[in-house]
Order: sequence, then C-alpha cells, then structure tokens
Amino acid sequence: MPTSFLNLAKLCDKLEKISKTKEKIALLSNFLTSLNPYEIEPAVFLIIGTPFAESDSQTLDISWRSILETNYTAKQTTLFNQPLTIRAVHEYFSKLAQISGSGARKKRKRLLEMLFRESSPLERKFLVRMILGEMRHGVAKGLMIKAIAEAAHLDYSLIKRLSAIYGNIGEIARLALVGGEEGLSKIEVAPFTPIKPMLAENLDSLDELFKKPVSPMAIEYKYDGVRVQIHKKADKVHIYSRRLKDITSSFPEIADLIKKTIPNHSCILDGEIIAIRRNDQRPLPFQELMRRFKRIHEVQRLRQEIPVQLYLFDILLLDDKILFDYPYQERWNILATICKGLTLAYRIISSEKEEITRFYQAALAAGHEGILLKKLNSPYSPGERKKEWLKLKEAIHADLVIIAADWGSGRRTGWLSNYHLAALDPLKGTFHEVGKTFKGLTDEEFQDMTANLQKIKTYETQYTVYVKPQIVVEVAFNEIQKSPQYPAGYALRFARIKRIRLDKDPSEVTSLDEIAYLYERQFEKKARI
DNA sequence: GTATTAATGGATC
DNA sequence: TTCAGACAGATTCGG
DNA sequence: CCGAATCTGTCTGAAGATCCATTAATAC
Repeated sequence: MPTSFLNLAKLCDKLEKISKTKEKIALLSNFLTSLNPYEIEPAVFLIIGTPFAESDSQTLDISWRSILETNYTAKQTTLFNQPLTIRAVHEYFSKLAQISGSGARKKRKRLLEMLFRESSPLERKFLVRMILGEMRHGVAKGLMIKAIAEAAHLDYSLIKRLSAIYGNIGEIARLALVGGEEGLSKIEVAPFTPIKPMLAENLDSLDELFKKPVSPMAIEYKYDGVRVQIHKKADKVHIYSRRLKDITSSFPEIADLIKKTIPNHSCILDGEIIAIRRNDQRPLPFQELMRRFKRIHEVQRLRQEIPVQLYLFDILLLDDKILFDYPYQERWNILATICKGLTLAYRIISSEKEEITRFYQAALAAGHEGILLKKLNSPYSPGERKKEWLKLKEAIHADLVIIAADWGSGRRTGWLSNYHLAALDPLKGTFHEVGKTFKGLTDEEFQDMTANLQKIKTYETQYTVYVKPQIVVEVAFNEIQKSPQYPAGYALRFARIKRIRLDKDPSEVTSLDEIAYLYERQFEKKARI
C-alpha cells in the first residue's frame, strides 16, 4: 500500500506541536520505518521542505507571490477518489520544476492548482510550506539525519559524515533503511561529487582568543568572494559552490588554469574566488564578483571587465587518497607541492598576539575581509563548523534611527521585528533609509519595541508601520554597498542591532556624509570602481 | 511583431 | 550571511 | 557525594542586499 500524503502532513502537524527534539526524532524514525522503499527518498525531501537534493539543479520557481495568485482555497475535489500519495506529490514537484519557456508561469499555476484541488486543508498547509521551503516544524536536515540513523539502527556520526560528503540526504535515507551499512558503502569521496566545505566559527576579538594560552596557529587572509571547491580528474574540471551547485561555467578561466597547472593528478581543492582590479590586482567589492556569478550573457565581456583571482587553502583528495584526517599543516604542504604556479591564501604561522594583530591589520589594509585562524593539527571536517577554524572580521558601527518596522512572521507573528534604518541629512534635517535589520534583539526587547513603536506611529500599511524618527539604535555591519534600491545610494551589508540608545537624540545619528565617507574609505583599501 | 522594462525566483554573501 | 532561543548532554557548584 | 545550576555544542528559523536569468507586460 502506498503511503498517503495526508499521513505525511499529519506527521508534520504533530512535529509542529511538540518541541522536544528527542520526541521529534522518535516520530520521524517511526514514520521512515513505516514507508515503502520507493517512498523514502521523496518523503525525506518533503518533510524537510526541500523538494530536491542539494546537488540537484532543479528548482520549483514558485514562491509566495505565485502561491497568492493561485486559487488554493478551492474546494477539494478528490479525483477518482484517489487520495494523494507521497510519490504523487513529489511527481507534481518534479513536473513543476520541468516547466519552462513561454507561458511557463501560467502552466505552473495551473499545475499547482490541480495539486491543491486534490488536497485537503491540512495537506495544502504543508504543501505551501514545502514550496516555500519553510516548514516551521523544527525539523531540518540536522534532525532528519538523527532520525535516519535511529530508524536504520546506525551510528549518527556515520550518517552525518555521509550527508556531508554526498548531497542527497533522501538517497542516503533509502540506502540506510534498505541496505544498511552495506548499502551505504557505495557512497564515497570521489571527483565530481561535491563535498560540504568545512566552516569556521566566529571570533569576536583577538582578546577573546588570548584569554587562554594559544599554541601556534595558521593565520590566513580571509577573502571576500565565493567559496569554491574544485574537482579535477583527467582533463575534466568542475567547480562547485558552498551549497554544492555546479558553477564551472561562471569561472571558465579558473577551470582552464587548474587543468593547465595540475596536469597529472586527480584532486579536490578548497578555496575562494574574488574579483580583482586588473591594473593593481586589488580586491573589488563582492558586488562586482556577483556580476560574473551564474552569468550566461556577455560572459566574455565581463570576463575582461572583472578578472577573478583564486586563492587556495586546502586539499581534500589527491589521486586516490582522502586527506580529511591529515592534519591541516600536512594538507597545506601537499597543497603547496601540487599547486605550484597557483596562488595559495596568504598566511603566517604564529601564536603571538602582536604579530597576529599586525597580520590582521595588514589583511584589512589590503582590502580583505579579515583573517581565519586554524589549528595546525585540525582535520578537515566536511560540513561542520568547528572551533578549530575561527574567523575574525571587522565590524563597522553606526547610530541610526528607526523610521519604520515590518510585522514579523512565524515565531515573530504579532511583533514589529524588522526595522527600517535611516541616516541623517543634517542640512535638510531629513532621514534617509540605508537598510533594514531584524537581528540583535531578544524576544523581550522585540515586545517592548513593538509597543514603543506603535506609540509613535504616523501611518501604516498592510505589512509596515511607519513611525516618527525617534528611536536610535547602535548598529553593526560588515560593509557599505552601493545601493540601487535606496535613494541615498548606499546600503548596509549584514546590519544587526547592538543596543538601543535611549540616551541619543535622532539629531545625533550618523549622517549620510559619514556613510559616504566610510564607503569611500573602504575603497581606499579595496579598489575604487 | 519586436524591443524595452517590470516582476519574480533563486543564488551568493 | 548574523543572531537568539531551545534542547540535550557535560561539567561545576553548593550543601 | 548527589541533585541543581551553569556551561557548551548543535540545531532551527527569523529575515537582509544584490546579482543574474527567465518570463510577463508594456511601448512603439
């Protein structure tokens, strides 16, 4: 008997109502065990709200706007009295992903309406969440991995490792449940199967680090570009993104370079690609790099206009040897030997605070994002964020005034949780929006802020409350970008609230001139466009 | 009927 | 990308 | 020494700016 989609929707409903992770895992594990083998893969993807595998390039091309335009309140008309099955829903998603060309949006909406007509209100609720990728039931890939391990009576660490080296959690689940450890043995590290890159944890300051004794570490420049994993075998080279997408066509010269420079080895390399200015090789802002990313038209022209530079910093596979468990320093040595003629990340080895500080300042002065600090003996842990790798970035601070706020959703329903931030034009005494943020406040502070903002409301629309410019907040951010979206022409990257400044008057907030000055100063380091 | 512009979705950070 | 909150397990504290 | 309090690691879900491609809509 095929499993009905209603059963899966009921499971999601239950998951949403409980908060204990152990209970969630038990529910999931039981559900997975009850499935037919052919249902495991689609069920896993549907439950975690990602219709396709990470390494799969398929997309639904549907978001909330299209859903709103779809008649999803239509009464259920169960065709032929056949209830929706898990497999049927997944097939709908596959069909939706395949629609393209003229009339695609209409076709997609029609197909979506068909799906909605076959579904009950509960099913519809979770179908919508699956399409949006926001399940809100507290189960994402992390807990799914635990549930798969429990259902298959296998080690959590085994499943976790496999999911880090193979971007198809659904297939992993099927293999685990059907074939056990033996079934999973066919998954292995090999060129052209992208691996989740190891990540670094945030470090607030060097003072923080030096509270405890520090043994020598590798300190690398942190480049502001895109993380790339380069796979090579024979004369084939592919480049993958941090989320396992094939991005080879965005950077053909990098693929050629690798082909030429490493003719005699198979390998998997880890690095960062940044945009640089042609004449002096200085880094260009991230925005410029994005103009080359996923580009199809005018590739050649942009290749001339925005050259890129690859910085390598790790090697995960050399010929038939998996290097995850080699210590960092040994991997680096191998990398340096193999990649003669390529550029490695600039680095020093040090345990001296002063020396590291100088190196950090040098990285910033050269227009880079900061530094990474890596333990010399650290193994490469695919997909994990570990204390063995730390990142340190410079934050810029500014006082800005809240001029409006959007109503939150999900767990922030009923709170004004997303604040429009503005800088001051001192001549005119007017405020100009330079970005938004929803980060930095506690739940309690959100509640207070909601009440306070409503007291100074000037007018409101469906999603936004506009207020008198009165509440000043200190905001931290990573960078100022040229903005096509805001009239002021600038926008803050990764703005977050540090504290609410009840002591400050709106007339004292950062001026637009200061924002412009900070922007220009960035580009004394980076290249000016 | 063709060229330009707007809307939408998905990717990076 | 950043951040806070929830949970689970480990470690430390107080009597 | 034991239960309680605190710390640590992991996972989840809030939502931002900007770029590109695709598709739809509008202008001529």
